[in-house]
Amino acid sequence: MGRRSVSIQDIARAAGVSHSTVSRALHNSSLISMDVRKHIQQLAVDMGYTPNAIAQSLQMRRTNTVGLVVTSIGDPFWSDVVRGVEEIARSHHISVFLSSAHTDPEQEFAAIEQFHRRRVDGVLVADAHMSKAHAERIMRMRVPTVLINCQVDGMVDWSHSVAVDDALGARLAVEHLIQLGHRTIGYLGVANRPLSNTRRLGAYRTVLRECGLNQLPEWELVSQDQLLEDATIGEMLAPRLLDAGVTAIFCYNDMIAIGALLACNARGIGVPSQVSIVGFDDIPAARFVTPALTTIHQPKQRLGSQAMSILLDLLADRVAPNVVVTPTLVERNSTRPWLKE
Amino acid sequence: MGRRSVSIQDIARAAGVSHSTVSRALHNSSLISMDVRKHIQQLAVDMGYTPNAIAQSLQMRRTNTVGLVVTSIGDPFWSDVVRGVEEIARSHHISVFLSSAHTDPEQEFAAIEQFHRRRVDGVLVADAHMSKAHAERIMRMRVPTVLINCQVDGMVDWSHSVAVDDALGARLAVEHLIQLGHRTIGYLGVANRPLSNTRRLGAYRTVLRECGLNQLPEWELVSQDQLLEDATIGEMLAPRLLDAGVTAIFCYNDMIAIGALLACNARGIGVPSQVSIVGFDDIPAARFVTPALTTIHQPKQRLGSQAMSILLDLLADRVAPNVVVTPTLVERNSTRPWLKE
DNA sequence: TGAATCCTCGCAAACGTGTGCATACAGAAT
DNA sequence: ATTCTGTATGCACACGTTTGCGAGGATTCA
Repeated sequence: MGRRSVSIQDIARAAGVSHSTVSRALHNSSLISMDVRKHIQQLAVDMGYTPNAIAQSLQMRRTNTVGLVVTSIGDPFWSDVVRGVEEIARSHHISVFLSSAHTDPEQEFAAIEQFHRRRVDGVLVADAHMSKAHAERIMRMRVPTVLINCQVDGMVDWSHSVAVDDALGARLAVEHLIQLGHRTIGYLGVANRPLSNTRRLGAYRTVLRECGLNQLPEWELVSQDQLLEDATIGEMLAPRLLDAGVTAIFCYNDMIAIGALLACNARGIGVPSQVSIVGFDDIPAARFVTPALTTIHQPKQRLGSQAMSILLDLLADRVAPNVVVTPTLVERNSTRPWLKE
Repeated sequence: MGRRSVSIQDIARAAGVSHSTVSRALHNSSLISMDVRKHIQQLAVDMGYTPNAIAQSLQMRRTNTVGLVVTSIGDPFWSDVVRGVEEIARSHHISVFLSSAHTDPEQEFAAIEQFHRRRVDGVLVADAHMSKAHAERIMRMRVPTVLINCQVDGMVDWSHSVAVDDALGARLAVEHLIQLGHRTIGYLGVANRPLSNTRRLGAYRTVLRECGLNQLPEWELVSQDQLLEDATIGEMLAPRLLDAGVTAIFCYNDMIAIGALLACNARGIGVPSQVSIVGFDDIPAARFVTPALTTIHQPKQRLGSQAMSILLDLLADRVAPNVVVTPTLVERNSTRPWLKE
């Protein structure tokens, strides 16, 4: 029986007019007399009419949807970004498709391709890992794209993007430690976020050099593992850094820092009394661990809303300059002045 | 210039056949000779053809999309559920729309309505707060719906659902505390998750009664606040419970428990030496706080994948019994035997 | 050779909507 | 009475697919 939902045709029949008239009446077109307009609009609600966005999309060649591909939902960092995207999108009556790619370039591309089949008006890619070849094919789709904290170099040329200033963030972290009196500072990073890791590590080295501090290869640890969770990486690698004699550790992100913290707690190494730790991202958990984590704050939700705003500009044929957002230092309890012995 | 992407019409022209033939060839229909089939398929990839899912949806009266409305992305609990949903959906080539409702029934309904306009094949609602009237209107849409950890009573009648066994979870928590020797146990809850809070509180009372333990009104604290974050609620209310003389607190969820933990730490009250705390949910942060939180584990991702599976059954006209998943106790370091003084 | 059968393929309708253009009718102006 | 200017509405096409049905040609069979 009547599974089919009511269409403007049905309303047209009921009102004794053509479907064009109904379409115009529902859009409040001045071409239709006020009486007929009111009558049809009333009829529409009475009959429980819901416009078919699929048919509209086909006709208008515009779906009012965007696709958002993210490495992992579940990751507290990205879920905040998603929130920012969704909020702006919703306020503009555009719906968002969500897909996750697990840092796998293939899955990432497959997701984007799927979005393209659905004729999304634009796509947002978080933490993009795509290859040059994939980027090429995506460009050929001619679908407006904006990258959030992209992980591959040389992408800014062909695509729009918003990203945090990794170098500045790392600088804030390391300078903070130096000002506290630390002279032997280690870095704990990951290789599967190539670009940002390189930038943070680079800034770490730069600042140390600027301050004329000692640098040793064994103070820089970058996990090559692709599968381990960040916390586990931090937990496993922190001891090696401590053995190398550092008094402070700058971690690639908060989860690694938390892992390091756990390792210290387990070994009875006092944080911040014996070693200072600073993270990056300022995820919610950073406030709840003991000691609360000193970290570099990324405005995650703004990252998302900015990206969506840029996409909206693109869709409206407005110019949309790339944006880099500024991170800030958040001092909590995992860092402390280093007293020379 | 050629912004329009290539259609089967274009391929048809290039191949000198009708668009029907192209359509059939691309679907590997045996109605088309093998030669023509191969030729057209080759042509399709050469010309960079991407099927238009919008047009297909309109024709097939099926979009292969589902809508997922959740209270808050960002919430570590729900983001795990989203992950479960997305994973199953993706493996079945169906895309998911994501929207958040912030525990507001109106926004919740608006999101579902938006999904319906887009003619999603089904919707998933997490932590549903909808009113009876809204439920009525949703039912009238005739769109398959499955609820995840629904928060309003009497919904199971008209809708499918998957939920954790709140009563069992609470029982596990309270019995655990009792077995440790605690005799004065408090409950810390929230009113804006009506159903699950009621059930957990109810089970708490039941278990205490079964064990013949003392119950005092001031040992039950349920925050009526609608805006505060859970952690803040825990932080603010825990002291009142301590003042009331409890030696253990069962919290509605982990974030509240973490808040309580923070309050204790701030006041120099030892956990678990002076007071035991147990949470609910087993969010990632529960492992990282000190002391690591004893809690009730909810299989969050499974909650999502189960819900999506049920929805798939519904879409295939298969019978789909509601499922209630079983929570388990995870013992960590925030609980300890109570030694009578 | 004629008819029956099979294999390929095109025609046209349908899904639900938006919109340019023609048309019908009203009243006003000539 | 005729022409003109609006105003209100319908016709028809378009968007890109899928699919029932019919038609044409080749093949087979009697």
